[in-house]
Amino acid sequence: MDHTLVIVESPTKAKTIRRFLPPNYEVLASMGHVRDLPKGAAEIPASVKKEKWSRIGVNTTEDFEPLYIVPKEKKKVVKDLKNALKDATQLLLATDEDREGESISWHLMQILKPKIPTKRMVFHEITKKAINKALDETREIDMELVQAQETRRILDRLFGYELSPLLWKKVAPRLSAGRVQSVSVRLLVNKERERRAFKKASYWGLKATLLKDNISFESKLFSLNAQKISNGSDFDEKTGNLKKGNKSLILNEDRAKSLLKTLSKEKWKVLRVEKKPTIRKPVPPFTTSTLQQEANRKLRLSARETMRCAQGLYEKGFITYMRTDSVHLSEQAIRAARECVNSKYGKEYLSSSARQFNSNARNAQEAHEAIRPAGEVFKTPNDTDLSGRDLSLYELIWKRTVASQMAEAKLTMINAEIEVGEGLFKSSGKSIDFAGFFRAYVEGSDDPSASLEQQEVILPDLTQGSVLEVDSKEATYHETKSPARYTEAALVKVLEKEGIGRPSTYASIIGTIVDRGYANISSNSLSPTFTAFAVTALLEEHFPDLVDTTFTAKMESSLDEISSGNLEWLPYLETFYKGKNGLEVKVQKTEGDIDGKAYRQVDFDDLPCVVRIGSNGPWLEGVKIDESGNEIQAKGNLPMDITPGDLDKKKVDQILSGPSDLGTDPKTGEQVFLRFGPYGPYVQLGNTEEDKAKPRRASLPKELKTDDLTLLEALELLSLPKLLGEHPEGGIVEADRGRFGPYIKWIKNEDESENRSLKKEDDVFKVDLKRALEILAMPKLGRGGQEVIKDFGKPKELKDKIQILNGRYGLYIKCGKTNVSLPKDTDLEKFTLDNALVLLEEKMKDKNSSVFKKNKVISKKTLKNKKSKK
DNA sequence: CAGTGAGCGAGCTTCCGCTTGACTT
Repeated sequence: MDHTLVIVESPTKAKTIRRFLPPNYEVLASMGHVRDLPKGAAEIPASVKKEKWSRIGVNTTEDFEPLYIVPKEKKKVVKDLKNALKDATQLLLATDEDREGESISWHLMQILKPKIPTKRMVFHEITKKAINKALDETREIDMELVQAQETRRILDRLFGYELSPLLWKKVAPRLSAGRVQSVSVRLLVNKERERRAFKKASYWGLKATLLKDNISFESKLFSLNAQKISNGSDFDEKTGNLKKGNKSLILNEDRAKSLLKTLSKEKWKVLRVEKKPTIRKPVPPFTTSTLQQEANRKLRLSARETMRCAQGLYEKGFITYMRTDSVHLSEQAIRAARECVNSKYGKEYLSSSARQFNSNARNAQEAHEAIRPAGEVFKTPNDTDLSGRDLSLYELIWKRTVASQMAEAKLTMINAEIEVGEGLFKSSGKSIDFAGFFRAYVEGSDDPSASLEQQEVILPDLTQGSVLEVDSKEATYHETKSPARYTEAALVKVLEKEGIGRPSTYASIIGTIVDRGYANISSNSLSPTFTAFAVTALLEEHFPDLVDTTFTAKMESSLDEISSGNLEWLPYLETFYKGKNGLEVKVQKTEGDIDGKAYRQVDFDDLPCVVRIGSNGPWLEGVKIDESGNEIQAKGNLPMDITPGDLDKKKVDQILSGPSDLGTDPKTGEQVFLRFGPYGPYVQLGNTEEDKAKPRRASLPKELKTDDLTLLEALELLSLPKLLGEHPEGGIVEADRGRFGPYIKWIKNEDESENRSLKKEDDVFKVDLKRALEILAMPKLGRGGQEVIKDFGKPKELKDKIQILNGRYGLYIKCGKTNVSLPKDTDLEKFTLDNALVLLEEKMKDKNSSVFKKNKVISKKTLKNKKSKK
């Protein structure tokens, strides 16, 4: 019996195409990629763990051979596919027709090793016709395309896994760098730099409300004696002065007000009226990027929320696939959209012919259609049982798709010039002669003042020479605004334009840069942190090419050449990674050359301070003037919500001038201060005064943040050390906090005391004498501070004895200077000396020194040689 | 610019792109 197994990427797609295939076809989903490079230590197979390159997962010494593994969450998928393959007589790989899709098919071949006839099949539309055609036109896997994907994968891995460790060493642990995220962070940082460098300009203008035929309209002063009056766009953002060569006239308050008086004596006469017919065309249907942008602008959804919602709509069959970079509509879709226009708005609202769009984004791979209502007939939003967010998003998609097949809007733009003495006023109006697609959909704008596209601005019928009545007039004050921070939508827009990132990743890019502490989201905008400034400075200085916005575009064109057979992948990767200018050497060189301290700080040209990136977050270091007028060193903690853009001279002084007052201690009546010392923030009870005992002080534990510290918390800290009671054997017992965290102190007498750290589960403020005595009664850990669990003694062939110890990181075997952690699932009961020897031997493989006597070492070496020859 | 009470195996972190459940509460 013939039985064909078809593999696609998504289960929803599997379900859909199943309907168009013969009954003896079985369709399963791969759930995306089934193999990848190991993500971290846990995924690296033990057999290669010892290799230097294994951390990267790419053998950089052997032609960049990738190390592929099946990630844990894909094990079941692979098993199911293998099982299904057993009953099949034919395999069809029907993943997407783009670089990643081709690669998925190749990986499936590699891992399933099918013994039956196997073909590659691709389709872009899920219709009976399209699928039949695809079945007739199967082909082989395109290895050049696969090679391009693998090159992309390896390059990204080398980029990320070489640069991130450099940041751990030079800036802070757990930071990350990557082809996409580092450029994104840099975009945010550059915008914030612009905001910092921004100089505000202020100017005045004149505004009048005029009347004719009972229609009032607005008019603004444009020029005076033929000299243009300055407005916002005439100023340079960096200087706050007029742009170079700009000859416009800046009105100040006095001038504006006196001008207003002068003009009130004059006649307001229409000098010229210009009418210009224009048309507006509908925007293309949604891609992932434009959907995220519009949902962010119009529905205030984050990129992630949009995608989660769209995924639901897709799974329920309301829309087509939601991760796409294509604006293409299938014939079926165009027909359905035009039918909607016809029935809902009427024939005259249809565009004269079917409208097809072309992507103008770089790097579009176009494996799917645009995002649109699914099916041959579009369900109108009202005919669905959707509600809330689902309904809003579906409505957005429906309207945008339908509007794309509607007629152009026809408008008339009217510009009127009005002469008033020496002044020239201008008014503009807009009339909509035919609404066309405006009826269904108008794209939102990031600039709220520009979002009135579909609104008319009515002007009365103005004829040259006619005199107008003045209803009111006023002098208006304006100032220029600093450039706005990126919203999620604005960032996604730039990334797409530059070809950085893919539809499946836009939402997670934002997640990554927030997770790594590079940006905060507040009121829908992304503000970069001090860490982002520090990391960007390092990367810009030492790896300028890699954080250039064109890096990805250049990579993409190389990948295109690889997939068309015009470029070889190996030399490409070698140029990137190897040699004098390769990444490997540059990272090593940078690591040796630069002082990390220089990048754990952010300098600001305009501020008398530096911001240092410390383990407790950023803090400020600068100078302040003390009471006697001397400059002294000062430090201050930065509130959590402050970003580089908000830091100005005033704020710096405020932060440095401390001590900040937390309130008054009800017991002593003394003030409690939060201060910043050489070891971090601390609280202090009362003022420092001469001839008086030093005030009581206490460090802030790491988990307490300075900006939301309460008086109560401070007083609790200051209450330490706390007397718990008397020890039965004499002396007293106290609880306190110190360098190593909370501990119990048993003061036996004046010279003698014994201490124990508190256990994790104990609270230093709540611990009582009983518990303290319990902890004190526990034996002090043996020499070396480790608890011996098991002692195997000293085997004959070894120099040292073998022990199992319980340490900070769990159980481990100790033999002389060699230590090996026990695997987590080790059954201690069954663990024998032989097991221990095996583990120790493993550990010794790469080391010169050995627990084994000479002859053993030699035998190890020979074994290793044999292995490397193979 | 505060003040203190030890001593001790490390090993891991990280990239970009494709895709869903699997988990817990």
